[in-house]
Amino acid sequence: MPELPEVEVTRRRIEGVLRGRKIARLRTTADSYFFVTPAAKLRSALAGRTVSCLDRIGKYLVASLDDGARLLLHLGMTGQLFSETVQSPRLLSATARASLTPEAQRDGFQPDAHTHLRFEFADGGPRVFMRDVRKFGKVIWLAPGADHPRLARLGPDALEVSGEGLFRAGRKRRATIKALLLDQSVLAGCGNIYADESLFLAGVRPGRAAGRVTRRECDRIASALRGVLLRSIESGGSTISDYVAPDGSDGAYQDERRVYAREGEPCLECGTPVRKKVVAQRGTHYCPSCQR
DNA sequence: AGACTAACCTGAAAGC
DNA sequence: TGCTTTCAGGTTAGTC
Repeated sequence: MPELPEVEVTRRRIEGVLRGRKIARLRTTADSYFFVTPAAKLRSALAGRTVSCLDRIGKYLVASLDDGARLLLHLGMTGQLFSETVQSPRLLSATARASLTPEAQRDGFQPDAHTHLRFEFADGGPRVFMRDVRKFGKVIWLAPGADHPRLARLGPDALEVSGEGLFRAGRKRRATIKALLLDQSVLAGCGNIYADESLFLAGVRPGRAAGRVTRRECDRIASALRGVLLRSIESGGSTISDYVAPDGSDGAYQDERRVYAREGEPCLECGTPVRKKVVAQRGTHYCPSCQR
């Protein structure tokens, strides 16, 4: 599931393909939950525009256009943004991959029915695609100067998280520390995997009431979170943006997971079996011995 | 206001 | 074998 590191790695890969290029035409699938801005509006608004830069705000990618408008892309759970020059057959499910010719399996991706955006450029060069099987992702066009509540709500970037900020946000909360980390208005970019991983590294149980987590523990959580996010961005440079399996079992960061999707396996610190339970309406993994 | 739930969507995996 | 159920989770709207 794309969280901050996956979105950031995607941004770094795609920015160079988008910047300075004039969009000749955008092809889309039919209107759906995915299109916050209706597909027809999107097609007309983007035709002829040039992308000036691609930024990241929390888990949103923000493309700035030469007319001052912006395009927000959210990858949701299964969203993928890629270009013809960044290909990988691993983008496909095992079933879909098996249906490809050996050549296609080796050489890369073929757009399919789940490819909701296809950017074609005036230079005739590599196209850019956005694919999202489950359509939890979002595409939003913002008129010049326009804001959007989705952006306005976001808290500080998770890479900038401070123990003090976490502690303050948690003071008046009865909900869990895990819920606090997942709250995008508290910090933008943290998702389920990195919430679990950082709480493990900080030695704090996900189910603890946020209001009862000490300042010292908040410092540890903030430090651990920054660490895992940065480390994941580094390791994600190779493969993680190509594909992240729904269970998080694939992608470069898998080798560094301490607790996520390791239920029943021994804790790497103490050997106690990793436990899984639902916290904050999410599958949550922790070591009952190392985390207090 | 904070906290919880349902809904959105599809495919893989588990259950029968 | 094949059909059915469960599960995965980012975000928001609605409700208490």
